[in-house]
Amino acid sequence: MSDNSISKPKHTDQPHDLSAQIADEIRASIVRGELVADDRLPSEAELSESYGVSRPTVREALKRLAAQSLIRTRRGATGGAFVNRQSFEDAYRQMATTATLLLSLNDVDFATACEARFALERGCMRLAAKHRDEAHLAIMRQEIARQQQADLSDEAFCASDVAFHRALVDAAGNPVLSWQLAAAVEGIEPLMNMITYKQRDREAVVALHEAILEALESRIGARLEILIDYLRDQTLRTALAARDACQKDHEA
Amino acid sequence: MSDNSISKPKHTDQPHDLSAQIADEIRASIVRGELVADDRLPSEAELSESYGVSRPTVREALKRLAAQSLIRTRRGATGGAFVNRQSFEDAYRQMATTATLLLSLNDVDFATACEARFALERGCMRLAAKHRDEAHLAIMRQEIARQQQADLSDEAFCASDVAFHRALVDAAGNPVLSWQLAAAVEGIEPLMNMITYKQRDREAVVALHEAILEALESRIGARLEILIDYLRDQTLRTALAARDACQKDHEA
DNA sequence: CCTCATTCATTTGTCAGACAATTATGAAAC
DNA sequence: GTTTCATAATTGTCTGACAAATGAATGAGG
Repeated sequence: MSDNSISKPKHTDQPHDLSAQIADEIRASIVRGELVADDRLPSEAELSESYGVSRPTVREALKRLAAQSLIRTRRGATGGAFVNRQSFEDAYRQMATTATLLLSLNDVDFATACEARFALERGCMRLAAKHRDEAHLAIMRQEIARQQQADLSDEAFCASDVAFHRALVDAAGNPVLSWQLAAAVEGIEPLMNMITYKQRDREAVVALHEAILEALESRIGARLEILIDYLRDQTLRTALAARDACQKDHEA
Repeated sequence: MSDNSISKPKHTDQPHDLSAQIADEIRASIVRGELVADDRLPSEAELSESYGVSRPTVREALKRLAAQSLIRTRRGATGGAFVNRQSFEDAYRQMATTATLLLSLNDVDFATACEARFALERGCMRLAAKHRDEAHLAIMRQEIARQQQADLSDEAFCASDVAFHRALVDAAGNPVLSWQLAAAVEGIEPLMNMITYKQRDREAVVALHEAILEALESRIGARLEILIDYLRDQTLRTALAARDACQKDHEA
């Protein structure tokens, strides 16, 4: 990673493909609010005529938009392309795949991803303490119980860990936060799955989870922040140990 | 917003279009690592033959992948479709548009978006205090100076505000954080732009920016967190006031 | 008048074939 | 050796066509 900062989005107005141009125009219409959810776009034939291009070109443009789940299409008499209501599920899925690709295809190491994930989670703790609900506490209790089962596989342990933290973030009562955090956590799950937890590590994690649950119950945001820091350190230590063990395997 | 939590991603394996199926298969190959960055895909003719579909269908599939910036295409003898290195810029752009759409097309109010944005930013402050660099401080100083110009338009003030906060987050030295935060901040920029800042509000914001700069310079993470909270409250107050004024306009 | 099956028009999904535009490569001319 | 030009490969675009799906109009029968 040569540069940590995000460079300004490139503004190369290079003449894209026609299909890309058309997709951009329609996308802009949606963003500007000229086309709202469930609006029907003109038919492909009409679009091809109004843009002065062929139908395949229009179709490529529409497929681009469909790939971003901006529109959906339906066949038939009353069919056509309709503007999608941008659902959190879609956005979440998109972000998760993007995050996964970013972390797997790039030279982002586990420590960096982990640091980011816990930093973001830390930011939610005050809100979680404020808005937490009995439902969230129940989920977290349940997941802790699961994590205490000795015969749990590493994948199942990780999955339960994800569920626990999702509930923790959901407790903040802010869908935007849930969305971003869920995607971030999901994104590094493949990396987390590669960790083999020793029994002692699991016990440490569960103990922290219990402390987090208690602090959340008592609505002590400051303590939650500290506990998240502990958990981050614990996770990093475990990951480093796992990596060292893996390297030793390679040497042997 | 009926439900704050993100429901599990739907797993409907309904028989999509052919182009969607093909796109999914190629995408899976990329995610699995069978195709790595800068690998060249078979030509459209070869793909259409191997999948047993026509070239337009293959092209629609490729356009879908291009829309997610998973591939790029080049014409000519050595042209073709190449797997993109998933860059932070692309991911950032994608997230920004997704965030914008989510906030504009859905019933996420400004307060929720704002709360999320500042909560995430708050999570970065400890790291920023630790890793901050003279370069970041310089950018922030420069933006503060710009924000003090009385004849600045509201848009320009907002843009400078975004640049300031981007530098602040970049100071954490974690590209994943920069990526997520930049997208979040960018996503609510359209909403921020609708705010008309009174002179007094601007002065309050700039004063907080100065305090943030000072705390960052002194590497006092705890103080940064408090200041971010202040800034959040200030922003919310301004936004509410602006909304009330707007409503009063409507009534008149 | 109501109900149900049928037909029909509309629209997307897919295909085949063609030509234009672009780009590297290699051969030919100088 | 250098330049120029033809060539092949590949994506970009167009035309026209047919298949499949789907709601709406239509008409028969009750």
